[in-house]
Amino acid sequence: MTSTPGQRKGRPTASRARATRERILEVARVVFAEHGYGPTTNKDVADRAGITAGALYYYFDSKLDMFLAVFAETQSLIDSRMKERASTETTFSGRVRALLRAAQEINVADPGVALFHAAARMDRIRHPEIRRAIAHPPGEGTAIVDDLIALGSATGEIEPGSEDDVAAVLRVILLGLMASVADDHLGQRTTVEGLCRLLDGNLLRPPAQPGT
Amino acid sequence: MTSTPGQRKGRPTASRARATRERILEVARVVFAEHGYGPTTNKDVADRAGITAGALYYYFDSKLDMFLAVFAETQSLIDSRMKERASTETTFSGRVRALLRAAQEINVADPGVALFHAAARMDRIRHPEIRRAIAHPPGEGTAIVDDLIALGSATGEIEPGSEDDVAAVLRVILLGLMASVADDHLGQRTTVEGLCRLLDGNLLRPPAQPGT
Amino acid sequence: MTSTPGQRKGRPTASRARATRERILEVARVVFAEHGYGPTTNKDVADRAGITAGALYYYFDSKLDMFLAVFAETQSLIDSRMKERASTETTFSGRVRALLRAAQEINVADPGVALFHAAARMDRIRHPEIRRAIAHPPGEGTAIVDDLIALGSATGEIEPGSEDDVAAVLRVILLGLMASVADDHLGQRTTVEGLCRLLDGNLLRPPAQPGT
Amino acid sequence: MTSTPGQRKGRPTASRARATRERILEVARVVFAEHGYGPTTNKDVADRAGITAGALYYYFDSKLDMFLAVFAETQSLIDSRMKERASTETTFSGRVRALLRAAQEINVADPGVALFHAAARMDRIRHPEIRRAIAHPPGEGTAIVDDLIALGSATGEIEPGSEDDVAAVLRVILLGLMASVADDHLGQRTTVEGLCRLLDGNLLRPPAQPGT
DNA sequence: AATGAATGAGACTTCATTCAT
DNA sequence: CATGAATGAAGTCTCATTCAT
Repeated sequence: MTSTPGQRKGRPTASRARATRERILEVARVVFAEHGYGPTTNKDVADRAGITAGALYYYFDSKLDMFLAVFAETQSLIDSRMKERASTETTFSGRVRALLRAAQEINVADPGVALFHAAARMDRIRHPEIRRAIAHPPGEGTAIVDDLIALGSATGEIEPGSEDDVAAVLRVILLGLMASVADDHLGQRTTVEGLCRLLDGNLLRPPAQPGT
Repeated sequence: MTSTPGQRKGRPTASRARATRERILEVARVVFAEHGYGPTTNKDVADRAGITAGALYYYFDSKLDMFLAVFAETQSLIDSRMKERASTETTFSGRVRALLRAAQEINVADPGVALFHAAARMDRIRHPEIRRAIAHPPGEGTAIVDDLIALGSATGEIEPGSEDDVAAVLRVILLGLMASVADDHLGQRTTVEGLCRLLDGNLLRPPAQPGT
Repeated sequence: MTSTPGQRKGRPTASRARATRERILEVARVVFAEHGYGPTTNKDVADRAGITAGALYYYFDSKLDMFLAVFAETQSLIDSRMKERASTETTFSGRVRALLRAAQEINVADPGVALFHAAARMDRIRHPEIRRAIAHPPGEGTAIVDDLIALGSATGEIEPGSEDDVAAVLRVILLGLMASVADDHLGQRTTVEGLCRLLDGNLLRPPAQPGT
Repeated sequence: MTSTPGQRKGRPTASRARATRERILEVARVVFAEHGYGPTTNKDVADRAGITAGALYYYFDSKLDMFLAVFAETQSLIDSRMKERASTETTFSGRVRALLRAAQEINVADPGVALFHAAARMDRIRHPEIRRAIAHPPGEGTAIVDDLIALGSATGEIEPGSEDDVAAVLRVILLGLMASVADDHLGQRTTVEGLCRLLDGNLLRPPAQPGT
């Protein structure tokens, strides 16, 4: 079992379930992202996963349970990718840029992830059951932004006293960036490029001083 | 009622109706904003309006119809307020600032409007029926942003060739700003202030040049 | 009812609902009695009441709620009829007889009531939801039997010290009598007659004394 | 396995199966008794038997089949115990007493059996499938009571002409006794004692004759 | 001898919608 | 102008049953 080459590798035989569960999570992410928690029906998900609606209950206790599983998976996926990108940068401006690019990458490479993220934000507001189950919105860019601020203060890129302003600005930009996936998956390159230039202070010029 | 003579008796027919219709639109905005199109029930709206669910059909042909009425009203309200604020400014940077402040004002003064706006964006994606009915997403900041770009080009504040970058950046920022209302109605002042400073290029400092 | 002849009596016009609700309770009693709480479906009840399953929810919040309404009505009907019969008798033996006859009367005249009573006893055991909702099994012959014992002690028909025995015996007999309706509605006359004779001590004769 | 020589190796095939089957019947009796036929799920039974729901189908063709097996076993168990107790008594009154005590014994020693018996009576009424399969309610005290009447007539303890009354009374009492197990397993001793005294005619006294 | 995965029918319940009044 | 009663479709969830392994 360990050596025989050309053999099915280590996975427990007969574990067809694992594959199915993963397939469900995958399609559920897309469907929840598209229609939101409420309007999505179990049948929507089941159909796309190639099973019956009842079979979902073999894997999850309820629709809510399924949603939460997708949520957790998606969140950790985003978090880890963001952290990965951020970790290689040592300046504030470099790290901001890295995060923006990571967000863009996710939007482009895995629109399902980005869309679900945006949709889930709304659903958390709309459905008390979800809010209750998630409690502390883990991540949501909060921790990430906090780290960023700390770094910027250390490198001097953020003036003392401006921390809150910078944090608020970063949050809005990240939010807008991730929400923008819902509109169009185009022009994202341009967007991030423009944001980088803006942050560097060379996107715009001062208005012509009248009288000079 | 106050005895003013010469007042027409029998009061304007359809007057009560108009009032009721407006009350419905008002509460519908709030309820749709909170729960979204799908999860909102006619009864939710009717209860808060002090009528029965059946009575809604005297004013609207369907739930969708009611939603669209709210949408149109809300959209025109936002548009007109934005235009009003923008019209007094003649420089690009002044007008951007005015728009950001207008967005913030709406968020604070009329959270129902802002929330509905954000919610409707999602619902348009989620419900084909809504998308179909709205067709041309009227405005959505598109026309506004286009005007802005034209102005910036004219004043020289936008370098030739950067128009697309600037437009993309502005859209993301506006989007993020309006979406942020869903999270917290706090810190909005700070956010807009920070954004203005960022646009002026004096929110951040360059990283300390190692070796200088 | 008292004067204006030929006129629709006092009932509030347009109260078609009251009639429907009563029809539902009536048929629900029969269906619950026949199939029990669990196996009875809302459609069973609705069909027999001439409405759709969904319409039940206009009258009751849930299946359980409907069951409880039937239960309360049935219980109070039984209680009041029993009390009525018992109230005219002043001796223990007379009152026992009256109760037995009342039980028989119910069994014969309104088998639905008797059957439901028996069925509900089981359902209370089987379904925690029901048990929870009923808490104090109101009546169940308990109060009635207690009153009876008190009377018998007062008249001297029950020997001091035998109260518990008599109470237990009466409970078993009442229970058996009401449960017997499930088997056959026949021979009930005979049953009650026999029970009366037994209580009087002249149903059976002592065994022939061997050696006398 | 213990090396006892001469023991047949390879142990009797189907031995494990027999044990499992018996375990299933045992737990099924309890579960059916508690919840009734309809509400009991195969999983309820399987879980308590330590197997999966699917495995039940190795032993029984269907849920109904399993129920019937439990029914038959339980019925024969009750019948044989009753007959055993009755066979040692030669007078009517002695045999009645023996039967009552046997019923009480079952209630106390094996509440599962008694409860199932009572539950099955209801289920037979409720589920046509069960009624159809059992057809002739074998026993149910009918044969037993008939024998008893014959004996009483022979010993003279039952007056000619009273046979039907006595039979009806006995059936109600036995029914009440077995049904009472559902309520409380307490006070059963008292109940049987009281019934014996009642049958002997010395539980109650005549009402004080007014005027004597 | 038993499991694990899946099905399909049917349950309870909700809700947009209709219509007589 | 509005209610009150009802419908019917659809949604979530449960469960007996099957079958490859």
